[in-house]
Amino acid sequence: MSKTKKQLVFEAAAELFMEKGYLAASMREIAKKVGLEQASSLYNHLKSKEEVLIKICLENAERFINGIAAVEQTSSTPIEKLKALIHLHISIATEDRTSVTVFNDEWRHLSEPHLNDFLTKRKDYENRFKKIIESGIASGDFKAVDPTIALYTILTSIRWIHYWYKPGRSQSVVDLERDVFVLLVEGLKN
Amino acid sequence: MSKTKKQLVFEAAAELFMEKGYLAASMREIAKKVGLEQASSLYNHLKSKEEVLIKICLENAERFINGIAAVEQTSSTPIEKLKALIHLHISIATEDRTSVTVFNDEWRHLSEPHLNDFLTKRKDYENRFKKIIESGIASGDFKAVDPTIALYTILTSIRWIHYWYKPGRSQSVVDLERDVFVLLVEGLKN
DNA sequence: ATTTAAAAAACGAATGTGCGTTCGTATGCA
DNA sequence: TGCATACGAACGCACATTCGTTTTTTAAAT
Repeated sequence: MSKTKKQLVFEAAAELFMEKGYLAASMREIAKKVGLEQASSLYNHLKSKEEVLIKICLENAERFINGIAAVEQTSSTPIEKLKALIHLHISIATEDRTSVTVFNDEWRHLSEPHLNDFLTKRKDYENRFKKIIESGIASGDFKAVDPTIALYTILTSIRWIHYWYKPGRSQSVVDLERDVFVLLVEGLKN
Repeated sequence: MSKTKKQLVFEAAAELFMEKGYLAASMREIAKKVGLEQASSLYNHLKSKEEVLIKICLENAERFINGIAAVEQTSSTPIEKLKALIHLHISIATEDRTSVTVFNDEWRHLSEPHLNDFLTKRKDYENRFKKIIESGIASGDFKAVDPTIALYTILTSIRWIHYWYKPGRSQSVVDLERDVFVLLVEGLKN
């Protein structure tokens, strides 16, 4: 089953959003990228430019929330849970680079009520991530650092991967993950 | 010595660039922010919108390069040098929030030749930072991780601070720095 | 297979808007 | 008087989007 034109259009838009930023990417450029002469032709496949941004941001938010829900339901140690979350971030960042870039950097151009939706979901994710760190501190597995500082340091430190990673190198992802575990988990361990 | 109107204009522009992004911040909004009715009045104080972006990006690049040059000239251990660099990033991020945000996120809207200037300087900084990590690995002070992975993980992990930090809390910066040292340096130590 | 009707997709012109910037003029301070 | 600053109108441009029309594709009927 090959991709529909609609899928192609959405993917081209995501790529251009990643390369130039949401505002700098014009409908005319997106059209050219999928072989259309006129930007107006795009409107047979999408409702608006923002529709694409909304889809990317909300789909990725769901992905992260589903991921952390799965982690929460295991009976692993806090260390294992943290590793699973880092793995989640690295997986998503390497499997769907363009979407993650847009999700990370362009959400601020969402209009209401989508912006509020997005920020609520992200806050929820952060809170649940922080709870896992706090449980590790409480159990003595982790050092007694400020959980918020640990949370954002870890979350942010993974945000360079989608920028650095080039597709088609599955082995290097394993090496990458091993080193990131060393850097981020060993530092936190007691 | 109070601030000149030009300084006020540049600062207001930087703040708006931080809040909304460079492209979304309009000259008309900047004018309003400094009490001018007309955007055209701004042009008595600046040459163009991009002039402000160029100034912010290049000044900050210089700041980081001067900072790492000072660290290189000491005879400290790699561990001490790494701590000094993290301190440098945290200092700049807390002392000049708006500039660092723009420097981090908006440089891509520079036009040539400024974009090339900027990227060259940044690459130089990264290479020198990486050398320090490599020397720590060679001396056995650091674990034998991939230096590039360590570099970007550390560099990126500090990029949430300007977003989180609110001015007027000098004590918390000390605590912040202590916890960031634990997370990033301890993980790398052998 | 060929024809035919409907649906989907592409076109091209046009609309309205907001943008950065220029210019001539007016104001106010030294 | 002269200089820096502010004003307000105007310019040209690129943008997202709309609309009516034409072309292409699809699927059913002959």
